[in-house]
Amino acid sequence: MVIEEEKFRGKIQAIQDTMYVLGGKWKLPIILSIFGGNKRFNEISKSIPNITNRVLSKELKHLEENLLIKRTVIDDYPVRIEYTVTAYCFGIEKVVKQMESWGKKHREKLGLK
Amino acid sequence: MVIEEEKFRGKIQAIQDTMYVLGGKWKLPIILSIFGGNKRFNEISKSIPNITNRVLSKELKHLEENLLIKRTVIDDYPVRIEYTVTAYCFGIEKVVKQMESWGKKHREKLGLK
DNA sequence: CGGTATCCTTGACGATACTG
DNA sequence: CAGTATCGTCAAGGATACCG
Repeated sequence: MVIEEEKFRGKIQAIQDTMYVLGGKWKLPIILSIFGGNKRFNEISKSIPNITNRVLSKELKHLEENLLIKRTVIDDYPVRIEYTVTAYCFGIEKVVKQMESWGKKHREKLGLK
Repeated sequence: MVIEEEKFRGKIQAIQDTMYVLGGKWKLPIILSIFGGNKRFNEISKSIPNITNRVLSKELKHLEENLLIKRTVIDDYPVRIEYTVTAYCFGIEKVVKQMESWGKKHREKLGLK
């Protein structure tokens, strides 16, 4: 059926969009870190095991471009930079919860075998 | 706090596990296609825009190794191969729904600007 | 029909050093 | 402190052709 096919194509596109914005190894961990209260570059960096500055820097830019986080320059002495999650970012909460939940189950499953 | 940190590390690990199994451009679309009733290699291939045989072949193997789909050889004339989702695969339903839902919202958001 | 083989490009990710 | 520069590796993904 044509209508069914269109629906299916829509689903695929939606999921591929999500994967583009949130996919990869680091984007969600970074968001979680900022969400958890880390604001400064080095704070975030230290909170996430094994991430390098280079990768963190690139991912922060990607997330900023996609409106999930905000970068603020605070004109103090010395100047500070703060990263915060945007209101829009709260929308991903459910996605994250489901992914976390499934990931845990999957690890258990593999562990039991 | 140490306990808080451990929780956070656990979350990160769970999400990275999920990303490893379901991440990338094609794995979820392929599962959706099989879930939607496509069983044969070429059926699946045609149902997903722009996927190549090579990529489909690799992804099917990855999904089979991770117990999400099952490959069955049907000893008919000629021999047929059928792919089906496993019971375990049903567990990802919620993840998929949330990703689909968020992806649609995100596309709208970008479209409206 | 259900893939492989071959070749290629791109991007993700990493290590290390350095800088205003 | 908040990155950038440089260099390198590996995997994802793509194009095209071919095969039993």
